[in-house]
Amino acid sequence: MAVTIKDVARVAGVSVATVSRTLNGHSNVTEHTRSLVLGVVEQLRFVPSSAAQSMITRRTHTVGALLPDLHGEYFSELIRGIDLAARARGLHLLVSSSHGDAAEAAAALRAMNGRVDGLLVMSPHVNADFLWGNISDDLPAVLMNTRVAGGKHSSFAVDNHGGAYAMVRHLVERGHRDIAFVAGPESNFEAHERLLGYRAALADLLPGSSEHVLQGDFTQESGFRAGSQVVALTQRPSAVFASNDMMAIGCLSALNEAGLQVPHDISLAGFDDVPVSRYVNPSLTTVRARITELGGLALERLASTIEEPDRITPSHQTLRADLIVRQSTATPAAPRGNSS
Amino acid sequence: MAVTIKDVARVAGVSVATVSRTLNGHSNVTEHTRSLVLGVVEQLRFVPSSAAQSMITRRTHTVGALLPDLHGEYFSELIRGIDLAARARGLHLLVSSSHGDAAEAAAALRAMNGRVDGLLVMSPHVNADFLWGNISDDLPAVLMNTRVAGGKHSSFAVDNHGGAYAMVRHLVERGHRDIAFVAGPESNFEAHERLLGYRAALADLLPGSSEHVLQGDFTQESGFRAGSQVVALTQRPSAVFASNDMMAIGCLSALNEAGLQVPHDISLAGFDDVPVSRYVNPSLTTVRARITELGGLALERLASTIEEPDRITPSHQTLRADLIVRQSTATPAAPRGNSS
DNA sequence: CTGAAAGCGCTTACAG
DNA sequence: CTGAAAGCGCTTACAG
Repeated sequence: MAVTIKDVARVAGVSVATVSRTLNGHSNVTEHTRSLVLGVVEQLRFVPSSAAQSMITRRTHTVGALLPDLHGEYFSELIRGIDLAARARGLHLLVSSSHGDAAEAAAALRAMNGRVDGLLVMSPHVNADFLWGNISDDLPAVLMNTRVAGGKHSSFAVDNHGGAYAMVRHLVERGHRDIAFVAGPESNFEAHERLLGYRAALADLLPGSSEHVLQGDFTQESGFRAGSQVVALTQRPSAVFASNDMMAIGCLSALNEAGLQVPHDISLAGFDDVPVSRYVNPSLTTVRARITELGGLALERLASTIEEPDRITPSHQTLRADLIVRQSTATPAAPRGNSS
Repeated sequence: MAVTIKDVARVAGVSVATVSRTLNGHSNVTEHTRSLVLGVVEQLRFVPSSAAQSMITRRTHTVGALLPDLHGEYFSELIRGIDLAARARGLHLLVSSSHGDAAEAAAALRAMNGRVDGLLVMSPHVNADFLWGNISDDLPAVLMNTRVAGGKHSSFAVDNHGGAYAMVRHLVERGHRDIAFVAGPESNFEAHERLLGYRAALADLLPGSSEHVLQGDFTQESGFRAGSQVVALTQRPSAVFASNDMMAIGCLSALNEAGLQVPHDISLAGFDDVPVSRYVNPSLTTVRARITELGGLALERLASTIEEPDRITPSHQTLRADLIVRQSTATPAAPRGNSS
């Protein structure tokens, strides 16, 4: 059986209150008593029951992270950012992911209730209103890249619209006039914002042009398929803007297989700036989504909210999304309208 | 204030025992009482305190995963495998990572004590003996890719030695006689096994040849540096075997920048088969480390051990590591000993 | 089938 | 500075 505070008290010949005070660093304990107790704690290898502690203090020192998915470097970078910040704050991290639909996400959310002091929620489902009904009112929460309905919770987002706009401007400045866009999942808020950024830039910078959207779902496979479609076109665009890096990498693979040289034959761009994008060949022009930073900031904010629920008023911050120009985009070599 | 079981009992006009029985699905509750209680639970939005529950049942329905790092797709795939299996079993997942040294890992381990019903530990530090002193004796644990000292805990590992051996054989069969190896961190058990596999294959298949080891640390950057070193050699090897995919991808980038065509000018191979390795250009010949499967199997095993601590005897399973031949390896074009 | 009561392992006023 | 005792929110024998 596990050793409890009573065992320590008995062996040390003091009361459980004194053991508790010693362990919690209360000042009113004699140095003598202190070292006596600590010795017994050591000897008995006593570890306080965190369940008992959190029951009474109403603190679990744990935060939950509700994520939509776990595929790819995007999420490992996000978790890494959260984990780093959590460790610095002495918080544990409970992750929950891979929720097929809203009902599953809601269930996961409720299951977190009571196990965590606060919640980090990334739910890019366009319609994430179900969240509100499933987060208990007094549980601190911070939203990431989630469509916010105003709301009492702080939120962080990446400037998806601005980033996509900047990428299109970059391509137009390079001389591209026919820019295809590989969209993310239709029900995904971030994907939608990026699409809108593309459209807005097209309208502003290439008035009269028509959009060219290929449907993807943020996976490499869907990027590969989009690339195959591009290859098959008679009126091939001079540039492809995939709305995340994984799709760009899948697309690159399809273009290469078809014998197209990027960026000589066709330019290619992504979004997110996952670490690997710097190392593909050619290195990928993309938009930096500051993933790790996003996770870290959200955690910091959550920690502050947990510590001072009343002092903190909800804030809504949008992180800049910078253009990162690498080798995969260039001036188009051939006049547009080339057929294969 | 949060609503407790007492509130439910009071409103429903029954005892807390009855509420508890209803909620825990005990059969000895009238259908009438049951629906009455459930109605009040619904109405009051009662969620039982998991702290109180786990204090009394000694079950947290949470498992902890202690990981060495979180960089790259390797870890997102691993977490994904664990998360999927955990969800299927109704278990929560507490992750802890980024431990600089043994002391930090030990502290993390102790902090998990009491918060989890069991532990998944991946600690490829060659010297992971500190683990034993910090896992409480009666806490179920399963080790992944950790040097096992026999041990009372079940373990899963990937056949790093065999996989590396198979890769060298593949390269030798393709006609390579000078195969450089990019090693992982020296203190990493897996990295060490892969190195030994390379050496063993060299000794068996290219007797008399000398090894050619470049030091890396499993990061893309270190792979890039190794690639740069290879480029600078006058006696360039005809093939480079990077001991993980991230280093291979970094290496590929360096080779490309130097104007070398893979596999025409030099063959390149990796290890792990992270998803992106299929999509780089050329696609990467590698060894499949079954990462997601590893995580899932380990979780399953842990869950079984938690449920039936006595029925389960420790098992030690090694997963096959299959060679995956893609485009990055080919027959050397030029005779060996070419200088640039 | 249901309730009163003990107890899980802690923390924290309240006394002294 | 230290201890006795109440109480956190549950579950589970034990009675009835």
